Amino acid sequence: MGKIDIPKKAIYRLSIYHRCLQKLHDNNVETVSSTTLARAAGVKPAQLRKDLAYFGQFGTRGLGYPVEILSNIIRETLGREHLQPVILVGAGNLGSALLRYQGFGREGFEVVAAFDSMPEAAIARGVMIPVISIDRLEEFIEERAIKLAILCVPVEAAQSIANRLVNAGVQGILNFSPIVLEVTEEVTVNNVDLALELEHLGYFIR
Amino acid sequence: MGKIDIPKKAIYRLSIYHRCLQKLHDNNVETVSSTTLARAAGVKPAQLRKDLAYFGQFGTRGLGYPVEILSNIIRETLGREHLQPVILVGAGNLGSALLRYQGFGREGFEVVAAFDSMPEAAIARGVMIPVISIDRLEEFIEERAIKLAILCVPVEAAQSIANRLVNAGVQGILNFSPIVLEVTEEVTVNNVDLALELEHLGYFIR
DNA sequence: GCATGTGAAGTGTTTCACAGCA
DNA sequence: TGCTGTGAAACACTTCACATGC
Repeated sequence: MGKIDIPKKAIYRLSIYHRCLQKLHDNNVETVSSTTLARAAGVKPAQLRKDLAYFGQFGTRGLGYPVEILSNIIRETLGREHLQPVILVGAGNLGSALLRYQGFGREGFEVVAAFDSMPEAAIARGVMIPVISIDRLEEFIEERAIKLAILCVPVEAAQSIANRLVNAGVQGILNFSPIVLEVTEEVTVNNVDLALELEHLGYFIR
Repeated sequence: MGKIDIPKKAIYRLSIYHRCLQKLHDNNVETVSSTTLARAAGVKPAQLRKDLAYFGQFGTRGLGYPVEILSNIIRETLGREHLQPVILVGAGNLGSALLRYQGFGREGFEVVAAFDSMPEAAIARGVMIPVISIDRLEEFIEERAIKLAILCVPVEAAQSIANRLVNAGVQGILNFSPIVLEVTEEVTVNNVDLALELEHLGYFIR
Protein backbone atom coordinates (compact mmCIF):
# COMPACT_ATOMS: atom_id res chain seq x y z
CA MET A 1 0.00 0.00 0.00
CA GLY A 2 3.03 2.24 -0.10
CA LYS A 3 2.36 3.93 3.23
CA ILE A 4 3.73 2.48 6.44
CA ASP A 5 1.90 0.56 9.09
CA ILE A 6 -1.22 2.50 10.01
CA PRO A 7 -4.32 0.81 11.47
CA LYS A 8 -7.21 0.96 9.01
CA LYS A 9 -9.46 2.30 11.71
CA ALA A 10 -7.11 5.22 12.26
CA ILE A 11 -7.72 6.29 8.65
CA TYR A 12 -11.44 6.47 9.33
CA ARG A 13 -10.88 8.56 12.41
CA LEU A 14 -8.67 10.90 10.43
CA SER A 15 -11.74 11.95 8.44
CA ILE A 16 -13.62 12.63 11.64
CA TYR A 17 -10.79 14.69 13.06
CA HIS A 18 -10.69 16.63 9.83
CA ARG A 19 -14.34 17.55 10.13
CA CYS A 20 -13.92 18.68 13.73
CA LEU A 21 -10.90 20.75 12.79
CA GLN A 22 -12.82 22.47 10.01
CA LYS A 23 -15.52 23.38 12.46
CA LEU A 24 -12.94 24.77 14.89
CA HIS A 25 -11.31 26.70 12.08
CA ASP A 26 -14.66 28.21 11.12
CA ASN A 27 -14.95 29.40 14.71
CA ASN A 28 -11.50 31.00 14.48
CA VAL A 29 -9.94 28.61 16.97
CA GLU A 30 -6.20 28.44 16.31
CA THR A 31 -4.99 25.78 18.71
CA VAL A 32 -6.62 22.71 20.17
CA SER A 33 -5.52 20.15 22.74
CA SER A 34 -5.82 16.42 22.22
CA THR A 35 -8.34 16.31 25.06
CA THR A 36 -10.67 18.82 23.44
CA LEU A 37 -10.41 17.48 19.92
CA ALA A 38 -10.79 13.91 21.14
CA ARG A 39 -13.98 14.75 22.96
CA ALA A 40 -15.43 16.36 19.84
CA ALA A 41 -14.51 13.33 17.78
CA GLY A 42 -15.79 10.82 20.33
CA VAL A 43 -12.46 9.10 21.03
CA LYS A 44 -9.93 8.95 23.88
CA PRO A 45 -7.18 11.60 23.95
CA ALA A 46 -4.41 9.01 23.85
CA GLN A 47 -5.87 7.48 20.74
CA LEU A 48 -6.02 10.81 18.99
CA ARG A 49 -2.39 11.50 19.81
CA LYS A 50 -1.33 8.07 18.62
CA ASP A 51 -3.31 8.43 15.40
CA LEU A 52 -1.66 11.74 14.61
CA ALA A 53 1.75 10.44 15.55
CA TYR A 54 1.55 7.91 12.72
CA PHE A 55 2.06 10.78 10.32
CA GLY A 56 4.52 12.95 12.20
CA GLN A 57 4.77 15.42 15.04
CA PHE A 58 2.45 18.35 14.71
CA GLY A 59 1.75 19.42 18.26
CA THR A 60 3.50 21.70 20.68
CA ARG A 61 3.95 20.30 24.18
CA GLY A 62 2.16 22.29 26.78
CA LEU A 63 0.03 23.95 24.12
CA GLY A 64 -1.70 21.63 21.68
CA TYR A 65 -2.15 21.32 17.92
CA PRO A 66 -2.36 24.15 15.37
CA VAL A 67 -5.86 23.82 13.91
CA GLU A 68 -5.29 25.03 10.37
CA ILE A 69 -1.96 23.31 9.78
CA LEU A 70 -3.22 20.01 11.14
CA SER A 71 -6.36 20.27 9.05
CA ASN A 72 -4.31 20.74 5.90
CA ILE A 73 -1.99 17.87 6.72
CA ILE A 74 -4.90 15.50 7.19
CA ARG A 75 -6.51 16.67 3.99
CA GLU A 76 -3.31 15.95 2.15
CA THR A 77 -2.91 12.57 3.79
CA LEU A 78 -6.38 11.59 2.69
CA GLY A 79 -5.51 12.52 -0.88
CA ARG A 80 -7.83 15.47 -0.97
CA GLU A 81 -5.60 18.42 -1.83
CA HIS A 82 -7.49 18.58 -5.12
CA LEU A 83 -11.14 18.08 -5.88
CA GLN A 84 -11.50 14.37 -6.50
CA PRO A 85 -13.77 13.36 -9.43
CA VAL A 86 -16.11 10.45 -8.77
CA ILE A 87 -18.57 8.60 -10.95
CA LEU A 88 -21.77 6.93 -9.89
CA VAL A 89 -22.97 3.74 -11.59
CA GLY A 90 -26.62 2.77 -11.39
CA ALA A 91 -28.95 5.76 -11.27
CA GLY A 92 -31.92 3.83 -9.94
CA ASN A 93 -33.76 4.53 -6.76
CA LEU A 94 -30.86 4.79 -4.33
CA GLY A 95 -28.40 5.94 -6.97
CA SER A 96 -30.35 8.99 -8.03
CA ALA A 97 -30.91 9.95 -4.41
CA LEU A 98 -27.16 9.89 -3.92
CA LEU A 99 -26.77 12.09 -6.98
CA ARG A 100 -28.88 14.70 -5.24
CA TYR A 101 -27.13 14.16 -1.90
CA GLN A 102 -25.16 17.25 -0.92
CA GLY A 103 -22.81 15.51 1.47
CA PHE A 104 -20.21 14.40 -1.06
CA GLY A 105 -19.71 17.85 -2.49
CA ARG A 106 -19.47 19.31 0.99
CA GLU A 107 -16.53 17.03 1.73
CA GLY A 108 -14.69 17.84 -1.47
CA PHE A 109 -15.79 15.21 -3.94
CA GLU A 110 -17.35 16.00 -7.28
CA VAL A 111 -19.69 13.47 -8.81
CA VAL A 112 -18.90 14.24 -12.45
CA ALA A 113 -21.20 11.75 -14.16
CA ALA A 114 -23.64 8.93 -13.60
CA PHE A 115 -24.08 5.80 -15.69
CA ASP A 116 -27.16 3.71 -16.23
CA SER A 117 -28.46 1.18 -18.70
CA MET A 118 -31.50 3.43 -19.11
CA PRO A 119 -30.07 6.94 -18.91
CA GLU A 120 -33.25 8.63 -20.19
CA ALA A 121 -35.30 7.33 -17.27
CA ALA A 122 -32.81 8.71 -14.78
CA ILE A 123 -32.64 12.12 -16.42
CA ALA A 124 -36.40 12.37 -16.09
CA ARG A 125 -36.04 12.33 -12.31
CA GLY A 126 -34.59 15.80 -12.34
CA VAL A 127 -30.96 15.02 -11.68
CA MET A 128 -28.57 17.79 -12.67
CA ILE A 129 -25.52 15.60 -13.22
CA PRO A 130 -25.26 14.04 -16.71
CA VAL A 131 -26.53 10.47 -16.88
CA ILE A 132 -24.70 8.54 -19.56
CA SER A 133 -25.31 5.14 -21.12
CA ILE A 134 -23.44 2.36 -19.39
CA ASP A 135 -21.94 1.44 -22.78
CA ARG A 136 -19.66 4.42 -22.54
CA LEU A 137 -18.40 3.57 -19.04
CA GLU A 138 -14.86 2.48 -19.91
CA GLU A 139 -14.37 5.27 -22.41
CA PHE A 140 -15.27 7.89 -19.80
CA ILE A 141 -13.15 6.42 -17.01
CA GLU A 142 -10.07 6.31 -19.19
CA GLU A 143 -10.58 9.74 -20.69
CA ARG A 144 -11.09 11.46 -17.35
CA ALA A 145 -8.71 9.19 -15.39
CA ILE A 146 -11.43 8.40 -12.85
CA LYS A 147 -10.18 6.61 -9.74
CA LEU A 148 -13.29 6.45 -7.56
CA ALA A 149 -16.73 5.01 -8.25
CA ILE A 150 -19.97 4.70 -6.34
CA LEU A 151 -21.72 1.46 -7.22
CA CYS A 152 -25.52 1.30 -6.83
CA VAL A 153 -26.57 -1.26 -9.43
CA PRO A 154 -28.88 -4.19 -8.65
CA VAL A 155 -27.10 -7.02 -6.86
CA GLU A 156 -27.10 -9.33 -9.90
CA ALA A 157 -25.12 -6.82 -11.93
CA ALA A 158 -22.74 -5.67 -9.19
CA GLN A 159 -19.84 -8.05 -9.71
CA SER A 160 -19.73 -7.69 -13.49
CA ILE A 161 -19.89 -3.90 -13.34
CA ALA A 162 -17.22 -3.92 -10.66
CA ASN A 163 -14.99 -5.92 -12.99
CA ARG A 164 -15.52 -3.37 -15.75
CA LEU A 165 -14.70 -0.51 -13.38
CA VAL A 166 -11.49 -2.14 -12.22
CA ASN A 167 -10.37 -3.04 -15.72
CA ALA A 168 -10.89 0.53 -16.83
CA GLY A 169 -8.70 1.83 -14.02
CA VAL A 170 -10.90 2.51 -11.01
CA GLN A 171 -9.01 1.97 -7.73
CA GLY A 172 -11.68 2.58 -5.12
CA ILE A 173 -15.31 1.45 -5.08
CA LEU A 174 -18.00 2.52 -2.67
CA ASN A 175 -20.34 -0.44 -2.96
CA PHE A 176 -24.00 -0.28 -1.99
CA SER A 177 -24.92 -3.78 -3.19
CA PRO A 178 -25.40 -6.48 -0.58
CA ILE A 179 -22.69 -8.69 -2.02
CA VAL A 180 -19.04 -9.40 -1.27
CA LEU A 181 -17.24 -8.06 -4.34
CA GLU A 182 -14.17 -9.91 -5.56
CA VAL A 183 -11.52 -7.55 -6.81
CA THR A 184 -7.76 -7.57 -7.24
CA GLU A 185 -5.58 -6.60 -4.35
CA GLU A 186 -4.78 -3.08 -5.51
CA VAL A 187 -8.45 -2.11 -5.47
CA THR A 188 -10.13 -0.96 -2.26
CA VAL A 189 -13.81 -1.67 -1.73
CA ASN A 190 -15.89 0.01 0.96
CA ASN A 191 -19.21 -1.64 1.56
CA VAL A 192 -22.26 0.28 2.67
CA ASP A 193 -24.82 -2.39 3.30
CA LEU A 194 -27.94 -0.70 4.58
CA ALA A 195 -29.97 -3.79 5.39
CA LEU A 196 -26.98 -5.31 7.17
CA GLU A 197 -26.64 -2.31 9.43
CA LEU A 198 -30.26 -2.58 10.36
CA GLU A 199 -29.95 -6.31 11.06
CA HIS A 200 -26.97 -5.61 13.25
CA LEU A 201 -29.07 -3.27 15.37
CA GLY A 202 -31.65 -6.02 15.71
CA TYR A 203 -29.24 -8.02 17.82
CA PHE A 204 -28.79 -5.28 20.37
CA ILE A 205 -32.38 -4.34 21.07
CA ARG A 206 -33.05 -6.62 24.00
CA MET B 1 -25.71 -6.50 26.94
CA GLY B 2 -27.14 -9.66 28.43
CA LYS B 3 -25.55 -12.01 25.94
CA ILE B 4 -22.13 -13.42 26.63
CA ASP B 5 -18.86 -12.37 25.14
CA ILE B 6 -19.26 -12.18 21.38
CA PRO B 7 -17.07 -9.93 19.23
CA LYS B 8 -19.10 -7.15 17.67
CA LYS B 9 -17.68 -7.94 14.29
CA ALA B 10 -18.96 -11.48 14.57
CA ILE B 11 -22.50 -10.12 14.79
CA TYR B 12 -22.02 -8.34 11.49
CA ARG B 13 -20.74 -11.49 9.87
CA LEU B 14 -23.73 -13.39 11.19
CA SER B 15 -25.94 -11.30 8.92
CA ILE B 16 -23.76 -12.14 5.95
CA TYR B 17 -23.84 -15.86 6.75
CA HIS B 18 -27.58 -15.62 7.02
CA ARG B 19 -27.85 -14.21 3.52
CA CYS B 20 -25.62 -16.88 2.07
CA LEU B 21 -27.59 -19.58 3.84
CA GLN B 22 -30.84 -18.24 2.44
CA LYS B 23 -29.39 -18.39 -1.05
CA LEU B 24 -28.25 -21.97 -0.47
CA HIS B 25 -31.66 -22.87 0.88
CA ASP B 26 -33.30 -21.41 -2.22
CA ASN B 27 -31.12 -23.71 -4.27
CA ASN B 28 -32.25 -26.70 -2.19
CA VAL B 29 -28.85 -27.25 -0.63
CA GLU B 30 -29.30 -29.04 2.69
CA THR B 31 -25.81 -29.17 4.12
CA VAL B 32 -22.80 -26.90 3.80
CA SER B 33 -19.22 -27.11 5.03
CA SER B 34 -17.46 -24.25 6.76
CA THR B 35 -15.07 -24.02 3.81
CA THR B 36 -17.84 -23.49 1.27
CA LEU B 37 -19.91 -21.11 3.36
CA ALA B 38 -16.83 -19.16 4.35
CA ARG B 39 -15.82 -18.68 0.74
CA ALA B 40 -19.29 -17.38 -0.12
CA ALA B 41 -19.18 -14.98 2.81
CA GLY B 42 -15.66 -13.80 2.11
CA VAL B 43 -14.08 -14.99 5.37
CA LYS B 44 -11.71 -17.74 6.49
CA PRO B 45 -13.20 -21.13 7.40
CA ALA B 46 -11.77 -21.05 10.92
CA GLN B 47 -13.38 -17.72 11.55
CA LEU B 48 -16.75 -18.97 10.42
CA ARG B 49 -16.54 -21.95 12.74
CA LYS B 50 -15.49 -19.79 15.66
CA ASP B 51 -18.29 -17.33 15.00
CA LEU B 52 -20.88 -20.08 14.99
CA ALA B 53 -19.38 -21.71 18.05
CA TYR B 54 -20.19 -18.61 20.11
CA PHE B 55 -23.81 -19.65 19.95
CA GLY B 56 -23.59 -23.40 20.26
CA GLN B 57 -22.75 -26.49 18.28
CA PHE B 58 -24.71 -26.86 15.10
CA GLY B 59 -22.46 -28.83 12.79
CA THR B 60 -21.86 -32.49 12.24
CA ARG B 61 -18.21 -33.51 12.10
CA GLY B 62 -17.24 -34.94 8.75
CA LEU B 63 -20.38 -33.52 7.17
CA GLY B 64 -20.97 -29.82 7.76
CA TYR B 65 -23.83 -27.57 8.85
CA PRO B 66 -27.55 -28.06 8.18
CA VAL B 67 -28.53 -25.09 6.03
CA GLU B 68 -32.10 -24.53 7.13
CA ILE B 69 -31.60 -25.10 10.84
CA LEU B 70 -28.55 -22.87 10.97
CA SER B 71 -30.37 -20.19 9.03
CA ASN B 72 -33.22 -20.21 11.53
CA ILE B 73 -30.89 -20.10 14.49
CA ILE B 74 -29.08 -17.06 13.13
CA ARG B 75 -32.36 -15.35 12.36
CA GLU B 76 -33.45 -15.89 15.93
CA THR B 77 -30.12 -14.72 17.32
CA LEU B 78 -30.42 -11.49 15.36
CA GLY B 79 -33.86 -10.91 16.84
CA ARG B 80 -35.64 -11.39 13.58
CA GLU B 81 -38.12 -14.19 14.24
CA HIS B 82 -40.83 -11.61 13.75
CA LEU B 83 -41.14 -8.77 11.29
CA GLN B 84 -39.46 -5.82 12.98
CA PRO B 85 -41.19 -2.43 12.64
CA VAL B 86 -38.93 0.52 11.91
CA ILE B 87 -39.58 4.23 11.57
CA LEU B 88 -37.69 6.70 9.44
CA VAL B 89 -37.19 10.28 10.57
CA GLY B 90 -36.40 12.97 8.03
CA ALA B 91 -38.02 12.37 4.66
CA GLY B 92 -35.77 14.72 2.74
CA ASN B 93 -33.60 13.81 -0.17
CA LEU B 94 -31.83 10.79 1.23
CA GLY B 95 -34.66 9.85 3.55
CA SER B 96 -37.28 9.54 0.86
CA ALA B 97 -34.91 7.49 -1.29
CA LEU B 98 -34.53 5.10 1.61
CA LEU B 99 -38.31 4.91 1.90
CA ARG B 100 -38.43 3.63 -1.66
CA TYR B 101 -35.44 1.32 -1.11
CA GLN B 102 -36.50 -2.31 -1.34
CA GLY B 103 -33.57 -3.74 0.57
CA PHE B 104 -34.98 -3.32 4.08
CA GLY B 105 -38.18 -5.18 3.31
CA ARG B 106 -36.23 -7.94 1.61
CA GLU B 107 -34.33 -8.55 4.82
CA GLY B 108 -37.40 -8.61 7.02
CA PHE B 109 -37.83 -5.07 8.23
CA GLU B 110 -40.97 -3.05 7.74
CA VAL B 111 -40.70 0.70 7.59
CA VAL B 112 -44.10 1.50 9.08
CA ALA B 113 -43.98 5.29 9.00
CA ALA B 114 -41.84 8.28 8.20
CA PHE B 115 -41.69 11.57 10.08
CA ASP B 116 -40.84 15.01 8.78
CA SER B 117 -41.34 18.60 9.82
CA MET B 118 -42.97 19.16 6.43
CA PRO B 119 -44.89 15.95 5.80
CA GLU B 120 -46.85 17.34 2.84
CA ALA B 121 -43.70 18.00 0.84
CA ALA B 122 -42.54 14.45 1.31
CA ILE B 123 -45.86 12.92 0.34
CA ALA B 124 -45.66 14.80 -2.94
CA ARG B 125 -42.60 12.79 -3.90
CA GLY B 126 -44.72 9.70 -4.38
CA VAL B 127 -43.77 7.74 -1.30
CA MET B 128 -46.25 5.01 -0.37
CA ILE B 129 -45.42 4.90 3.33
CA PRO B 130 -47.33 7.43 5.47
CA VAL B 131 -45.35 10.55 6.24
CA ILE B 132 -46.40 12.01 9.56
CA SER B 133 -45.69 15.33 11.27
CA ILE B 134 -42.65 15.21 13.53
CA ASP B 135 -44.89 16.54 16.32
CA ARG B 136 -46.48 13.14 16.63
CA LEU B 137 -43.17 11.27 16.87
CA GLU B 138 -43.27 10.30 20.56
CA GLU B 139 -46.92 9.40 20.44
CA PHE B 140 -46.38 6.98 17.56
CA ILE B 141 -43.27 5.35 19.04
CA GLU B 142 -45.00 4.67 22.33
CA GLU B 143 -48.23 3.45 20.76
CA ARG B 144 -46.54 1.03 18.37
CA ALA B 145 -43.65 0.16 20.73
CA ILE B 146 -41.09 1.06 18.06
CA LYS B 147 -37.55 -0.02 18.88
CA LEU B 148 -35.64 0.88 15.71
CA ALA B 149 -35.32 4.17 13.86
CA ILE B 150 -33.54 5.36 10.75
CA LEU B 151 -32.33 8.92 11.21
CA CYS B 152 -31.87 11.08 8.09
CA VAL B 153 -32.44 14.61 9.35
CA PRO B 154 -30.05 17.52 8.67
CA VAL B 155 -26.98 17.42 10.85
CA GLU B 156 -28.07 20.40 13.01
CA ALA B 157 -31.22 18.56 14.07
CA ALA B 158 -29.72 15.09 14.51
CA GLN B 159 -28.79 15.17 18.19
CA SER B 160 -32.05 16.69 19.38
CA ILE B 161 -34.15 14.26 17.35
CA ALA B 162 -32.01 11.41 18.62
CA ASN B 163 -32.74 12.52 22.17
CA ARG B 164 -36.46 12.48 21.44
CA LEU B 165 -36.26 9.02 19.91
CA VAL B 166 -34.39 7.63 22.90
CA ASN B 167 -36.71 9.23 25.43
CA ALA B 168 -39.69 7.74 23.65
CA GLY B 169 -38.23 4.26 23.84
CA VAL B 170 -36.14 3.66 20.71
CA GLN B 171 -33.21 1.33 21.39
CA GLY B 172 -31.41 1.26 18.05
CA ILE B 173 -30.67 4.12 15.67
CA LEU B 174 -29.32 3.85 12.16
CA ASN B 175 -27.78 7.30 11.81
CA PHE B 176 -27.03 8.89 8.44
CA SER B 177 -25.94 12.26 9.80
CA PRO B 178 -22.23 13.05 9.84
CA ILE B 179 -22.14 13.57 13.60
CA VAL B 180 -21.17 11.53 16.64
CA LEU B 181 -24.47 11.07 18.48
CA GLU B 182 -24.40 11.03 22.25
CA VAL B 183 -26.85 8.55 23.69
CA THR B 184 -27.26 6.55 26.86
CA GLU B 185 -25.51 3.23 27.17
CA GLU B 186 -28.52 1.05 26.50
CA VAL B 187 -29.00 2.57 23.07
CA THR B 188 -27.04 1.28 20.07
CA VAL B 189 -26.15 3.64 17.25
CA ASN B 190 -24.94 2.49 13.85
CA ASN B 191 -23.43 5.24 11.78
CA VAL B 192 -23.63 5.26 8.01
CA ASP B 193 -21.52 8.19 6.99
CA LEU B 194 -21.45 8.33 3.22
CA ALA B 195 -18.95 11.13 2.79
CA LEU B 196 -16.65 9.50 5.32
CA GLU B 197 -16.60 6.24 3.39
CA LEU B 198 -15.65 8.11 0.26
CA GLU B 199 -12.91 10.00 2.09
CA HIS B 200 -11.57 6.75 3.42
CA LEU B 201 -11.21 5.43 -0.13
CA GLY B 202 -9.29 8.56 -1.03
CA TYR B 203 -6.43 7.43 1.18
CA PHE B 204 -6.00 4.15 -0.65
CA ILE B 205 -5.95 5.31 -4.25
CA ARG B 206 -2.22 5.73 -4.71
C1' DG C 1 2.71 23.60 34.67
C1' DC C 2 0.75 21.63 30.91
C1' DA C 3 0.02 18.79 26.93
C1' DT C 4 2.48 16.06 23.54
C1' DG C 5 4.77 11.71 22.02
C1' DT C 6 5.62 6.92 22.95
C1' DG C 7 7.25 2.45 24.97
C1' DA C 8 4.89 -1.01 27.40
C1' DA C 9 0.83 -3.27 29.06
C1' DG C 10 -3.68 -4.60 28.12
C1' DT C 11 -7.60 -5.90 25.39
C1' DG C 12 -9.91 -7.77 21.50
C1' DT C 13 -9.94 -10.42 17.28
C1' DT C 14 -8.08 -13.65 13.90
C1' DT C 15 -5.58 -17.58 12.54
C1' DC C 16 -3.39 -21.88 13.31
C1' DA C 17 -3.21 -26.58 14.13
C1' DC C 18 -4.94 -30.51 15.76
C1' DA C 19 -7.88 -33.48 18.82
C1' DG C 20 -12.33 -35.53 18.51
C1' DC C 21 -16.18 -37.42 16.37
C1' DA C 22 -19.52 -38.93 12.56
C1' DT D 1 -11.50 -40.06 5.90
C1' DG D 2 -13.58 -35.45 6.29
C1' DC D 3 -15.00 -31.70 8.77
C1' DT D 4 -16.21 -29.63 13.15
C1' DG D 5 -14.94 -27.47 17.62
C1' DT D 6 -11.39 -25.31 20.26
C1' DG D 7 -7.20 -24.28 23.01
C1' DA D 8 -3.13 -21.77 22.07
C1' DA D 9 -0.40 -18.58 19.28
C1' DA D 10 -0.34 -14.64 16.53
C1' DC D 11 -1.82 -10.37 15.33
C1' DA D 12 -4.12 -5.81 15.63
C1' DC D 13 -5.64 -2.18 18.05
C1' DT D 14 -6.34 0.58 22.36
C1' DT D 15 -5.15 2.39 26.68
C1' DC D 16 -2.01 3.50 30.24
C1' DA D 17 1.49 6.04 32.33
C1' DC D 18 5.19 8.79 32.20
C1' DA D 19 9.39 10.96 30.23
C1' DT D 20 10.03 14.88 27.36
C1' DG D 21 9.94 19.53 25.97
C1' DC D 22 7.71 24.04 25.42
